[in-house]
Amino acid sequence: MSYLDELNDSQRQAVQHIHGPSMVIAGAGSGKTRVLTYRIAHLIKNGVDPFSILSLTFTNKAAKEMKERIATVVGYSEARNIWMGTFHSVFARILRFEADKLGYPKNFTIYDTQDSKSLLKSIIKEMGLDDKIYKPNVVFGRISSAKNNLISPREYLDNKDVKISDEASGKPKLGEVYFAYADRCFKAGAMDFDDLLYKTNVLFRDHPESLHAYQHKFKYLLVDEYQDTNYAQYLIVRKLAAVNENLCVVGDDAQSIYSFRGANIQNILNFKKDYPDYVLFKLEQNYRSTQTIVEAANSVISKNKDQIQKNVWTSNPEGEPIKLLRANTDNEEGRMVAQSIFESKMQEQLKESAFAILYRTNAQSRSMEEALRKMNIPYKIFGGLSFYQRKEIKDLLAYFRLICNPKDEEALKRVINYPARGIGQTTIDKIILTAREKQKAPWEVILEPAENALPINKGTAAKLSEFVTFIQRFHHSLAITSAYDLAFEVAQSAGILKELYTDKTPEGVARYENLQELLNGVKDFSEQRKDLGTDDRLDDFLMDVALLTDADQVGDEEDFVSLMTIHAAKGLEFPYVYIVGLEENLFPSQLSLSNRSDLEEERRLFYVALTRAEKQATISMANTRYRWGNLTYCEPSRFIDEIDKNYVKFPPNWDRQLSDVSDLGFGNTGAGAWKSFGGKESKEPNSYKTKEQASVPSRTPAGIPKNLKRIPSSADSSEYASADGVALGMDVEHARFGKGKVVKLEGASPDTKATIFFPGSGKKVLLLKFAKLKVLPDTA
DNA sequence: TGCCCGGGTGTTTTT
DNA sequence: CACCCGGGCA
Repeated sequence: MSYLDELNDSQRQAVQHIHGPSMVIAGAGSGKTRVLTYRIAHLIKNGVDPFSILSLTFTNKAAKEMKERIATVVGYSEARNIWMGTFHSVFARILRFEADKLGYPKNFTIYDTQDSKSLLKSIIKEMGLDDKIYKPNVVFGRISSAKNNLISPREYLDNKDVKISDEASGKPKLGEVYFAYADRCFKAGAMDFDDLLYKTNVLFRDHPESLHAYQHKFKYLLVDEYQDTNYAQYLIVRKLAAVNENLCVVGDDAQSIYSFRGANIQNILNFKKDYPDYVLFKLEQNYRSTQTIVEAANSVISKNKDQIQKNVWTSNPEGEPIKLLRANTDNEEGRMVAQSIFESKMQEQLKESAFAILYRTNAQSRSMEEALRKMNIPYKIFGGLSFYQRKEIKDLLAYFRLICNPKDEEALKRVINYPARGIGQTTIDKIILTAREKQKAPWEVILEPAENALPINKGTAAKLSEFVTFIQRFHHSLAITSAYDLAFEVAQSAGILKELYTDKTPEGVARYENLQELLNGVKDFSEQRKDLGTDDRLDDFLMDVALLTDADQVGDEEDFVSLMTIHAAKGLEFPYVYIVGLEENLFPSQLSLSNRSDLEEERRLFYVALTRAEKQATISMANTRYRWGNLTYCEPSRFIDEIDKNYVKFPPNWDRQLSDVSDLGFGNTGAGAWKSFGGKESKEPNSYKTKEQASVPSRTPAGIPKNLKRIPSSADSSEYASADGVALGMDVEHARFGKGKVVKLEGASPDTKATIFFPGSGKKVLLLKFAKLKVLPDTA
C-alpha cells in the first residue's frame, strides 16, 4: 500500500486508526489534508462503502480537491460517492431531501445575508420600530447567534434573562422581531445560512427516524477545522456520530479564528469529555515553512494562555529572516509592497502566483491594488464584493429563485418591478400588507388578488397577472428544460439583457458582461450535469450557487498575486507572504483590545497569517493611514514586538520617531503596552473573566439530543457582556467625574455607550470600553 | 415615477 | 471616504 509510505509515523497512525473516536491536532503545515485524504482512501481500501463516509470541510473547494486526491488512490468511481462538502452545503442537500418533514418546499430558497437584512428591515418598519435603534445589522447578528446556539424564537421570547438584557439595551421587541423574521422566512420557503444548521438540528430532534437513518447511513465521519465549529455544528456532529462513534476530528486550536460567528474553541478542548475513549494524534512536524517562520510563529503564539501544548518543528532549511517594511502612508505601504514583490520576482525568477498579500480588513485592499496596478503586476482580490452579490447578478438570480420557489418574498420584491413594468412601491406595500394579514406569502396574494381582497385597480391587476403568468410559464418548464436553456430564456424574455445592453456606459457594459458570465456559469453547470448523467435543473444550479465561497472561485491557470483577508487565507499557502497593516487598532483590531480572549484570537489570526508562508514572510505598516475619511496616526502593532527578535530583520528607518504622534488617547504600543494592558484588565467592565465565567455553565455538558435549550451566554451576543458589568439605573463611579447614575445604554458591546448623570458635572456619554467605571453597591 | 442631491452612518473577520 | 436612504423636484 504505497500511499502509507508517504506518511510519517504520527500521520500514518492517524490514518490507520479507523474505528472509534479520534482527534488529530494538526499544527500549521503539518500535512493535515494529506492525513484526511489518505484516511478516507484507507477506509475505502479497507472495504468501507464510500456512500457511508461523510467528510465535512471548510470550503467546497477543499472538498473538491480532496476528492480528486482520493480518486488518484481509489479511483474516481469510488471517490465520487463520498459525501463531502461544507457543513452548509451538505446539510442543505439533506434538508432538501427532508424538506417536507419541516414543512418547507423541496425548492426552498437560501437567503444570503443581504436578503436577510432586507427582510429584517421591512419587518422592523412594519412593526413601527425605529431602525436607528433596531439596526438591521445588529438585529441580524443577534438572531444569528440565537440560531447558532439553537435558541428558537419561542425560547427567546420566553427567556427572562434575554428579556432583561434586551430591555437594558433598549430593544425590548427583539424577540418579536426574531419571531416575525422566522415566520416570514418560513412563509417564503426560505432558509438563511444559519437555518441550514439550525433546521438540521430541528430535523434531528423532531424526527428521530430521520436522525436514525442518517446515523446509520454515515458510519464514518470526518470533520476538518474542528476548532471553528459552532454549537449548532457541534451538536449535529455529535448526534450523527452517536451510534457508530467512528468520528475523526481534525483541527488546530492555535488556528481558531471564527469565534465572531459562534465558533467555540471549547469544542476541541472538550472532545475528551464527550468521547472518553478517544485517541489523540498530534502532527507536529511542519513541512511547509522555513525554520525561521516556524520558530517566529511559535514565539508569537506562545503568548496565548489558552492552548493545547504542542511542539511544532521543522527540518526545513533556516530560510530568510522576516522582513519589516515601514511606510509613511498607506499608499506608500502599497508601493513598498508592490516594489518588494517586483524585486523578489525578478531576482528569484518567480511567478506572480508565488505571492500573497494578506490583510486584516477588506478596506486595506485598495492601496495595495492601486500600487500593483501602477506597476503592471497582475493580481486578484478574493472576497469583498463577490460576483454573486452584484446587483445585476442578484437581479437575474432573483428571477431564477422566483421561478423555482415563487413564495420567495425577497426575490419577488427584487424583480416584480425590474425591469419597470408599472408595479410601484404603493402596490408592493399593499401586497406585503395583505400577505401579512392573510398569513400568506406575497406570491399567494398576487396569484388570487380578488380572493385576498387586495385593494388595487384594474390596470394594476392586469399588470400583476401578466407578471404571474410570466413566472408560472417558466416554473412549469423547470422539470423539462435544461438549466441553461431555461436561464437564457428567462434573461432574454424578462428584458434584463436588453435593458443592460442598451446601457453603453462603462458600468453598463461591465454589468452586461457579468450577466453573460453568469449565464456561462449556468452553461458549464448544465454541461457538467449532462456528462455526469445527473439532474440538470435550474433549481439544482441555484442550490450550488447559494453556498459558493470566495475560496471556491475557480483558480484557473492564470498567474497573479493573491490579495485576501487573513480569514480567507486559512488553509492556503504561498512561497512569499506579505502581511500588511501591522498597526495597533488595526491588527490587533481596536475592537479586540478590551478583553483577553478577543485579543488572543487576533494573535491566532496573526499566527495563521505567518504560517501561510513557505519561504519568506514580510510584514509592513504605515505611520499614517486614512480611516473613514480622516488621517490617523498609527503605531507598530504589539504583535511585531512579540516575534522573537532572532527571526526579524528591522529596516534602518524602523526606530525613527514621529515627533507629533505622542498621544492618541489610548494608543500604547509594544511590550510595555501589553503589560500595562494586562495589569489593568481586572478593572475593565468588559473583563474577560466575566465572559468566561458566564460561558462555563452555558455549555451543555453532554449535548443530549433533546436539549435544544441553551442558556444564552456572553458568546450568544456581545451585549450580554456589557450588561453584566453596567446596567441601567446603576450607581457607578468614574475616576474623574465621580459618582453618577446610568440613565441610558445604547449600542452593542464593545461599543456600548452609557449616558451617565454625574451630580457634579452633568450628563456625560461614555464608551464603556474606555471609561473605567467602578460599579457601586446598590444604595437603595 | 425617476433622478439628483445632501446628510447621516459606518468597518473587523464569513457561511 | 463611500454607501445608502430619504426628500425634493421635474
